[in-house]
Amino acid sequence: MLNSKANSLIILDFETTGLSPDNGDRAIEIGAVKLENGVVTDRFQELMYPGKRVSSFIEDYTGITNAMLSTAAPCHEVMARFSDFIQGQNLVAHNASFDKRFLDNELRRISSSYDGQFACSVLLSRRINQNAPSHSLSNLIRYKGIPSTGGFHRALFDAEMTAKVWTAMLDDITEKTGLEEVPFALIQKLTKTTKANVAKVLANY
DNA sequence: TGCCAGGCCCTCTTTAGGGCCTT
Repeated sequence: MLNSKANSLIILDFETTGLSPDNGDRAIEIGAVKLENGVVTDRFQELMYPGKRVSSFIEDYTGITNAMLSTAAPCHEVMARFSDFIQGQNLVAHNASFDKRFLDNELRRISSSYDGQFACSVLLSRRINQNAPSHSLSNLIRYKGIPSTGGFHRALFDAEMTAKVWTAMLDDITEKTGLEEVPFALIQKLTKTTKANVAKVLANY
């Protein structure tokens, strides 16, 4: 039975060899935090060996080098552990369509799946933070005045930062609706409506 | 050899194009 609350779920982030699993790109790192009633209660972070060398662009972008990956467990081992970690939980990622493609691809390779639904923090931010100049993760952290020390583009760090942006948006929704608990279904509804309709959705929920 | 993502969202739109967001 999935938890129906938007503050009790898994927030995840992949680092990968590139942008498209359809073009042969693979995951090289997974990071995730488990949120329970708005509090991080568990974490998951592992590098994984994708079976090929990563480009110098990816080494520079993520700080994850071929030397680091050469001693990492293969994708199928790490993803089997991660599959266990996410069972029975709804999922959030920043630009979820990207992470969902890689999650689906890696789990399909090990004949595994998951039972949660995905929500996207970029889509929610476009509705909730309509005045934000940008909805990239680093810009939202700055826009919300959230302290951050450390480097973006590592999986666990980005998952932790996404969790902070996520809970800040839930706080905004709580303030606007008076709801004590924001339902996951309301998030899904918000991300599917137009920006102009957000106030009406919040008022009528 | 040459090519190379995909979904969302806005607008000078819908018989389309381009920017954003993720690595």
